[in-house]
Amino acid sequence: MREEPEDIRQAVKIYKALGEPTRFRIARMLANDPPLCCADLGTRLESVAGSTLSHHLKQLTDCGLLESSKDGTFVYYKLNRELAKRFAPVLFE
Amino acid sequence: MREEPEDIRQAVKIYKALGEPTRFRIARMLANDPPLCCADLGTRLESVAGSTLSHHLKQLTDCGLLESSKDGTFVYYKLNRELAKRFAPVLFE
DNA sequence: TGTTTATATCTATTTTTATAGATATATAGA
DNA sequence: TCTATATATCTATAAAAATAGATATAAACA
Repeated sequence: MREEPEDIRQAVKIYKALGEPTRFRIARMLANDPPLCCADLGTRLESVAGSTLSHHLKQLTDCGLLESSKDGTFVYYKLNRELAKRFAPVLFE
Repeated sequence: MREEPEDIRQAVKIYKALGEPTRFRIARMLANDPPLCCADLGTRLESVAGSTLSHHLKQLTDCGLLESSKDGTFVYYKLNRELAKRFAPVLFE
């Protein structure tokens, strides 16, 4: 594939992140709920291994959709609402 | 993967379609330009085989983002602007 | 310090998706 | 009808992504 302009690369990365059921559900949860940690999400999603969850969270964070903050051993994730509104307002419906 | 509600399935399908560079570029072209046929798109995208292009167009159509109409041997594709606005307004920026 | 808990990374494997050549269909026009 | 053109489907292969077990890191707390 040819070299893409930066704006296309970011958009594709965001949409690729949202184009998977578990990740979409995570993003939608965080659009409505307060920040959640990995364990909270694990409980709500059920039957997803921790390593898999971590992998999904990384992708959502790498594209900028999620932001994380540490609190002791916990890492809390929240949605970047500006970005989400611009790229995927349907998350708030 | 567990059974998903219909609204999530559609959203994921749309975002999966947009989460690939060639397909995103097609969608963005059709947000700005008048309806284009497969051959037009092939010219603009260059170095994408016809069969590959057809495969991408099918995915974009299956998720509802594109609509097609036949004119002789040509098939013209246009963007479903309502859906695009709701799911990916960034296509119009 | 040793132990438990939370999360991330490493590694291997399975599954999905992208790609394009070959072939099929369908229409236009000579 | 024969030929050329446009697009789609079939098939196989290559590439990318999802999955989770094992292992590592890092903080809390006894």
